[in-house]
Amino acid sequence: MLTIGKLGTQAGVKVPTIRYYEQIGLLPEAERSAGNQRLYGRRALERLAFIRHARDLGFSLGAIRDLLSLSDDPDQPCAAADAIARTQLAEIESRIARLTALKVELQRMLVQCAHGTIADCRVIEVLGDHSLCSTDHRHAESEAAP
Amino acid sequence: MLTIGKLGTQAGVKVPTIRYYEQIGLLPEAERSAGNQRLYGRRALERLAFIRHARDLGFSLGAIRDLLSLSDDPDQPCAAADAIARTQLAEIESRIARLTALKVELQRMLVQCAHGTIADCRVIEVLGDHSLCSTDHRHAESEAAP
DNA sequence: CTTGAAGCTATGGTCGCTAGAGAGATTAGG
DNA sequence: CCTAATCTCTCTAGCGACCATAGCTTCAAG
Repeated sequence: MLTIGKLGTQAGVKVPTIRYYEQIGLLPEAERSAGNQRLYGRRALERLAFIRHARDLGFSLGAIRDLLSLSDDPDQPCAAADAIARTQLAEIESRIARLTALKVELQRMLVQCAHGTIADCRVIEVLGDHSLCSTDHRHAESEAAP
Repeated sequence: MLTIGKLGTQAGVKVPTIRYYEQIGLLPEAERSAGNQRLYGRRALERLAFIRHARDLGFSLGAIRDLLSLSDDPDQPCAAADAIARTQLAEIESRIARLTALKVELQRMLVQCAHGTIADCRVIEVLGDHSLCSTDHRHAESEAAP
């Protein structure tokens, strides 16, 4: 049996995150030791690894919840899991496209920077006046910093 | 003079967002009409457009705060603004790289999905066992869904 | 002068955690 | 066996960057 710390280490998930997952119902309530500490077995480790991996792949916790409920019920058709992954793929592709547009814009700003004073800094100027952008694209809808 | 609604429309920013920006000190406190409504002039519009544009380009509000304080001081050298933009560019490039890795992984998962039942669905299986991933890369650090 | 849209403040919710306080449990070394 | 160090426990609060709602007041058009 693993304590929460060992579990976290093995799955690559921080301890408070595990407790958070339990709190929101992604992980079942753990067994407890005599001294009230959580104890986990192989099943919990696998489930947590699943969650961790899916998070790494960009799935939301909501999508992961869906995937887990599918895998808890393994005789259902696979189409649902496939659809979730497909949606996720489309989302990632669109994010890549938006980020690439932003990258081009930023590069253009930087190339034009003459390293003088703020007064004639292209970075500030371009940010202040959208019409100075290279293309007439509207920038992405809120591809905000993380 | 513009009311907050007109300002929001012209700058492409929602009304509660403008009030939020004022609250966190990104916009100065607005003048008020006799009936206590906010009134804005050209300066405020320009400042808000600057913020909006920088947000579109993925700058955090913290970075925008720095850029704004630079632009309030136009005789300084431009290097600081350049550095902020350069950091932003690096961040975006790293996110693109991570997302591209995730995309490849998801595509691989989908190709392998046998469209049978969950029992032999690769989507679930791959998510449950990282070692089944095509390459041995660790996935990105938390490139979470939006 | 009335009505409906737009404004006001204040509070609370979202997502996916992360941090901290203060107390109790467990383990390793002496 | 005792102590010290390291977990672990619960609970609350906070992050960024907003959005939504409630219950008001103000304003502009007809």
